[in-house]
Amino acid sequence: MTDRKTHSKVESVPAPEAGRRVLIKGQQTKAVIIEAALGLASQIGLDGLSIGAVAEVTGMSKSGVFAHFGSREELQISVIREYHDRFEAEVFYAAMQKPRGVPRLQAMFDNWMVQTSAEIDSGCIYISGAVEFDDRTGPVRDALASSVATWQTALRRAVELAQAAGQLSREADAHQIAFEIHGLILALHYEARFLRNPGASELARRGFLHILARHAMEPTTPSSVKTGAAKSAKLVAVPKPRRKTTSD
Amino acid sequence: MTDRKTHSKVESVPAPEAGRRVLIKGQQTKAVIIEAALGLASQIGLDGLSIGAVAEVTGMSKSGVFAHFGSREELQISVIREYHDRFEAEVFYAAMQKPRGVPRLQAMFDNWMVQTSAEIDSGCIYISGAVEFDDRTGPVRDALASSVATWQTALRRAVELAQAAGQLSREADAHQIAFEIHGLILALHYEARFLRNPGASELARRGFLHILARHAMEPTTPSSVKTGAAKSAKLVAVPKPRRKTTSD
DNA sequence: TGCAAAATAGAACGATCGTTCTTTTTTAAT
DNA sequence: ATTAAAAAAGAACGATCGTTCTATTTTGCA
Repeated sequence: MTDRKTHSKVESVPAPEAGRRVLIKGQQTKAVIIEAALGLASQIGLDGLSIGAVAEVTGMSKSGVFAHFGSREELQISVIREYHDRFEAEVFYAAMQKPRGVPRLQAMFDNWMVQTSAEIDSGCIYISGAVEFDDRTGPVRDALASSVATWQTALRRAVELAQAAGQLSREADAHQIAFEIHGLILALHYEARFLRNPGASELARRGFLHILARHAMEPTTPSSVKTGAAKSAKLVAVPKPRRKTTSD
Repeated sequence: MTDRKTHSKVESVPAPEAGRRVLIKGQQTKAVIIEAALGLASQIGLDGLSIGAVAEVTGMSKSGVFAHFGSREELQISVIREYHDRFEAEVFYAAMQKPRGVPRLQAMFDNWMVQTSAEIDSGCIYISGAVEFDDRTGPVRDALASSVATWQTALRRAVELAQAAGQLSREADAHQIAFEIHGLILALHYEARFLRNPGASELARRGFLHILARHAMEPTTPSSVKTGAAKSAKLVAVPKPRRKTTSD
């Protein structure tokens, strides 16, 4: 979640003191276009995103929209970058304010749920895009895959930090845990958005608690790391929550 | 997995003895078309399925293909029905030959993994279609959703049978277990097909074992149903088998 | 205020799409 | 073999797409 140098914001405001002041209007409307395009892509998918539709939403002409990007692919990539930045801010950075370990991991999952599909409108382009660009090659797919990979790495790292803190057992592979968490999000997206099952959020939440419970350990006090290997949870609320003991 | 009366095969062969023998050629090429269309839809999605592409693959003319269905929507629905039938045969019926309980549930999961995305080419239209028809209405979406719902019911029922047999704890909701299994399949599809991660199958397999282990009980011998509530598994292989003290 | 550059609009292109209509070929029962 | 029906082909339609090219408007600094 940190390799953002490729498309940093240098482009947007080229430093007012840097000699020739560049026109700024273009960047403004470009941001408006991307905003509208992201909204459209969240509904109909990156693949269904058409320049004509973006033009209609923004009240511009097709060629006016087009001129800002030079190709539809570039528009799609800009949308992916915008989604990446928002996802990073609202899911990753927001969770980074929690203390590392299970609380941060829990925050990541909660934020992810909200961002992804718990809300009625606007799906997740990491999910729809994955299906749409399954068997294609090219820069759009690459941008999507690299963005997803960045987030997956961050999530896996959060798991590892929870292990390092002694809050999750070291026996399980962080890849495995991250995979299962990802599955819960995907199932949530599927059930909530396609099947319109309003109970999906609760199912996902419980699934997450199951994962935590399976690997739960005593909170660290670094001496006890070796000892209590598999005493099962006290740190973590257990599913079917008769009595809650919220996770740390 | 049993409400197949709507589109039964009565149409294909109208019983040779039923008076006027109807021409049969049309049904043959229709089957060829659907076969080709299913192959295409598995790659590029139901939404991307075009009559022109089907015509090219089958060596027919666009209008020749079109005449068999009357609309693209009807072609899409025919593809969904074909996929439903194959899925039913290769995932559901194949597993029904195993004894009910965990063995059958395990067989369902294994078959599902193979059918869905473990193989390189051809994705699962239950997954891609869900994304494509997220926020649409109409007969295609309905056909897709009802087909998926049928399978989900069958899966949930398999879980319930395993509970009734005393092989899985009755404490967990079958919906919850089915949801988590579905998540594993979705994560497998995502990782294997989009991210091209060859280790995804193993991750999904282990995730399934984790679910089984969490609810595992002694195999039934119907008298012991009441007694051994949480003695952990012997029926089920446990992942990372150092010493696991399966949760619960 | 003037003026070059940037931003936007407008029209048109080739391509592809689903669909309709007409014509030709093939089928299968008499 | 005849023949009517079914199957398939062929051409054309309107619509939409991404893109290109050319005008027009707007911007921001001199």
